[in-house]
Amino acid sequence: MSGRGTKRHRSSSDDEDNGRRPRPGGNIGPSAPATLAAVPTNSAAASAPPADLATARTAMVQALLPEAAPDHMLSHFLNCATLDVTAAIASFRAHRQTIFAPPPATSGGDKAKGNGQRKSKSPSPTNSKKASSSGGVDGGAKDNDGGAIDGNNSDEDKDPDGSGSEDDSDSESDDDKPDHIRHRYNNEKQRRRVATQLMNDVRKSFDGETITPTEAILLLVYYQWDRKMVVDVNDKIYHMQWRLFHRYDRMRAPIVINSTDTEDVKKLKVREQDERLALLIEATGRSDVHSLRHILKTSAWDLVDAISAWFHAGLKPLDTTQTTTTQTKGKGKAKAIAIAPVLRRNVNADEVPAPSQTAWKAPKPERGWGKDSQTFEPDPNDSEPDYGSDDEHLISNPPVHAPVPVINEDRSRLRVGQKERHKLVLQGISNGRYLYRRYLGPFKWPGLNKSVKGRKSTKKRNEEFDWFNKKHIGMLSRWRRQAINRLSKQTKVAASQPWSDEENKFVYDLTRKEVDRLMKETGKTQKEVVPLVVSDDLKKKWADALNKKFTGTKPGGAKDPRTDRTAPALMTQRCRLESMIQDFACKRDKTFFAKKAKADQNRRAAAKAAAAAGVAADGDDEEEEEEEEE
DNA sequence: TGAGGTGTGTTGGGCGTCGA
DNA sequence: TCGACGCCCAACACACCTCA
Repeated sequence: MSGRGTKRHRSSSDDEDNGRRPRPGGNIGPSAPATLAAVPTNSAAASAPPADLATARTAMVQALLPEAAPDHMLSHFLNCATLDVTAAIASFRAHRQTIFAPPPATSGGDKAKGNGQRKSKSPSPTNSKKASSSGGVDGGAKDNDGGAIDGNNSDEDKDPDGSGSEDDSDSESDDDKPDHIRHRYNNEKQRRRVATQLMNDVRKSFDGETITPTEAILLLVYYQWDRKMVVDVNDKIYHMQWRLFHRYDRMRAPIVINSTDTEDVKKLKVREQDERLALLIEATGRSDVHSLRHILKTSAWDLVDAISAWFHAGLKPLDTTQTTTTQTKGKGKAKAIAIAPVLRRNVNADEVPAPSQTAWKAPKPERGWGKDSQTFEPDPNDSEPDYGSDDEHLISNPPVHAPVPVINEDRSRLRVGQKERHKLVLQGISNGRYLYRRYLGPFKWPGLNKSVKGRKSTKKRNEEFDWFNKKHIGMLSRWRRQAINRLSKQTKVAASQPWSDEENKFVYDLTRKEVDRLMKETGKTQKEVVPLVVSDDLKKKWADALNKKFTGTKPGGAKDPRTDRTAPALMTQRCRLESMIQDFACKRDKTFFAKKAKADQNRRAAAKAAAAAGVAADGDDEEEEEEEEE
């Protein structure tokens, strides 16, 4: 998060003109996918090139519509073809062909057309609404093939408030239900449709200004598919772009793992790849992880380009009966290896098939979209907003921490009676592999795929999980928190810091001073002025004083420097100190003291047991004991 | 990797007070 | 009497540690 006046990090996709958009000239930023290098640099075409790149690019855009492409790509192909539009178009289509439909499937009528021209009969996103319900070319084929996260559509799973029911994954009526969109698989049409709705919302709210499909999708990912929030939280279009710039622009840069990289660098790069694959899954909702990984790999892990390609053309599922060629180490020989299918699993741990033969294709985009650009960075004159208040609002929803290789990470609270079955599952990408975790606990799960095996527990799984049971919800919540933290290596809030004696004494003295002041002012005794009624102002003053004294220090030899404590935290601590309770009649925190007593008891019991074991060991093997003591 | 223990911090419902 | 406001505090969420 960088505030106003803070030095902004330059993205790897920045270039000399400060990333302004649209980008004139033909320079290809470092963000251009490495695969572009494969395109021939010379064209045999002899037609006279137009005078300047901008004119040529306009001509190319007109010729290519509706295959809209970002400026930087067009510039690249034009430069390669020495500004010969015809040749550039041919190269561009050839390149698109390799990226979008690798490798060509042997079966059926889905073979990619030679010129790469999309001739999908799919309806436009708006029209697809009708088609999806009436059995149109694309819409008729249910593109999820049972791919809702919930494999169980029984009435029992219908949520009264509709927030947790997971049936038809592409239902138009679900377009305003972020969770429904977010946690379903292969609901690609719905996602594109919601992006189009977002574009229309933006146009209405910002006097006809538009965003690009890629921006819309990434904004929806950022705001967890809540398109209302995108418009509500951002006052200006360039505010959205600043967010995208900071969060996603770096994900255009190629990731190449070199043999000379150190292990740490390699790990870092693999993690970056994991992050991008997880985000591509979040953006597209696709279940066929192997296809998405292949797409990213072929485009040097340019996430932004992959999303753009997905939106405009669709990403064809990999035919896993085929093989792909890979360079073998050292010998320089290409080796054919089979493509292993990797499919995401639903809440019952059943694999969700890839989209069907036609369902993956994107419909023709609606008119009115903005044009893809080389960077999300707005004109620097459009000053960066101060995210302060925004981000405070965002702490709970959506989370402000950086993206991690957890798919659809959802750290929102579980609530008793709120059935959110997607929270039984945790998915992620770790070291390039798809990771699936399913909560089991000590419960019975009828219908759950037998392949899911939990830890051998001594407890019997003879009870079904109850969404209305506070204890059950608590267990699931704890499991999720632990599993997400272990996978993401990131926590939602900072760890709490123990109170040192010095801090406790400081808090005591603050109250002492206030009591003394009141006694002097009113002539009353201490017993008469306590317990104190502490106003919000005074609480804040106390917290400020405490932080002024201790923040950044390590009182009592603490491990980490103290961070600011809040006023409520300070007030809580007053009720957990015996001295405060006795002297100033602070209300005793009964739960805290009960837990503390129990902990002390446990410690004493453990010490006693250890001592007893020591005695027994003494008797059994005195020599061994002596060695340990030494 | 699941789960329990522990200490810290936050939340939201309940309650008292005050002014119209 | 009623609504608005501020304060209190029980409940619980959270991170971290540890063990099996």
